[in-house]
Amino acid sequence: MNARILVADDDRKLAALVRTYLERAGHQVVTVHDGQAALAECRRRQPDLAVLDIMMPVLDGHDVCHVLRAEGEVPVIFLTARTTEDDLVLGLGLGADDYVTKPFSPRELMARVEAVLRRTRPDPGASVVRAGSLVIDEERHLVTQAGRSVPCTPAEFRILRELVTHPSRVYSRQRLLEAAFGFDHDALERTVDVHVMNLRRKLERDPASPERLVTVYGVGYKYVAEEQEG
Amino acid sequence: MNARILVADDDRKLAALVRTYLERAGHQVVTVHDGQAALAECRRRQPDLAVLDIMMPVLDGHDVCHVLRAEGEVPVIFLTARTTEDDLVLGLGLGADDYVTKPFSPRELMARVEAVLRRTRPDPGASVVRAGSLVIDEERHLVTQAGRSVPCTPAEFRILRELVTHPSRVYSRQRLLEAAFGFDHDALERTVDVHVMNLRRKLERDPASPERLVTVYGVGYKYVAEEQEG
DNA sequence: GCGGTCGATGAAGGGGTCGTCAAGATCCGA
DNA sequence: TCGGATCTTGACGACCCCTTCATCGACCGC
Repeated sequence: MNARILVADDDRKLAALVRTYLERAGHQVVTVHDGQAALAECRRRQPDLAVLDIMMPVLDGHDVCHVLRAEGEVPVIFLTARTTEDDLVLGLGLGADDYVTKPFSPRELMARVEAVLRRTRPDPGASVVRAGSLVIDEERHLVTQAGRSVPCTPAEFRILRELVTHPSRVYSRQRLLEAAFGFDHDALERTVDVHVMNLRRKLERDPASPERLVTVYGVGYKYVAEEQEG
Repeated sequence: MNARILVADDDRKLAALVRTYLERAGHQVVTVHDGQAALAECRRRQPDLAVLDIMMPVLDGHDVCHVLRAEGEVPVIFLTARTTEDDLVLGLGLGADDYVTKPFSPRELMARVEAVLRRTRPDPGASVVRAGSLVIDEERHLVTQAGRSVPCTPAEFRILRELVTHPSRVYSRQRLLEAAFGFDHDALERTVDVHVMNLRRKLERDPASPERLVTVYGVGYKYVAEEQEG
């Protein structure tokens, strides 16, 4: 949250648009329009994330990313108009943390930005979510309850993280699917039921009458922390 | 939740379908069938979201979005039959918040609508409705009265939310059905009676002589808050 | 007061939602 | 490539809720 982000794209209109969305999400944004300026800005301000167009004048996104990787730890998301697999692999080979192909929806870009920020957060303590005796360590992908380690599959972890991050908030199955697997993922809502059931077996004292992972009939699920039984 | 949404599509059948789904989700929908009407409607009512077809007579979706962006803050989702890159980039360049390509699944459209509404909601706490000691928390899907939690079924929750949102306003049974469940929902008006009765049992001190959920003979029901006994 | 209309209430049915299990599909590492 | 873990789906039953119906009482105009 509230990260410093560099946006580099020679399409000034697009850069301004991306800036708008990122700022709306509470981030501080600097925009530049060529690779050289991007590199200079990164060296000066060390942003939390750089969103780089691949095709830019002076220095292209690949080059910038290459130098950044050699010099430090700035996470990178590529914007690319190309869709061939070669380009994508090349982008990731240079150490980009993610890429978004144009045309993209603001929603998709924002989701990937937040995901990368979560993954690369400098302060390890910031990536730990607590709710009562339940602790979720995003970085280590670890769940512990009352000191006891709880093994979770990737899908279970994502669903649980979303629920625990906002205790008592009711999530529809659709929204849980989105939060856990992204927007383009199409699975039946029934899948969520199964994951929740498996989580209950690992977390609940009596899985048959859940106290933490609670069903809200006709709406969805919520996580209830020990303190606030709401 | 419960947002005012404008749907503009010259395909009246499709517009009606979209309207149905949005209303079922609890939103208030206005449909128009050309760009000029869409623009006029936005200026008059300032909806929380505009769902615009790109290809429309008089004024197309691009034009409408362009003007809206220049004038204010109405979020826009495009419906587009086109899939070429140019059109999509153009859509984003004009500041659409998202786009959905036809043919689309209702589920996909709804997911994107909810996501945009979440992102653009001005006040995060706006999901709480108060009337006297009664509090309806949309996000937690929770009703509390004088601090005491009141368990509600989905139908009861929707009806109560509608009534409490507009204290002292009298709703006909038909209007309540529409507001709570959407236009396509066909249930006899007597159904409302039963829901109101069940609500009274949970909310009223003496359900036989209601003080909050009041019957207006020959018209319908209204919610009366403590302060304004009207 | 009287009749007709409207609303309150209880009970029954049918439909929808959820929990659970197991089998098939898919992913991933060895 | 193979094998195991994981994800997804479909089926089934249990349970809750919505809706409807029938009946009785309340209200209103006359």
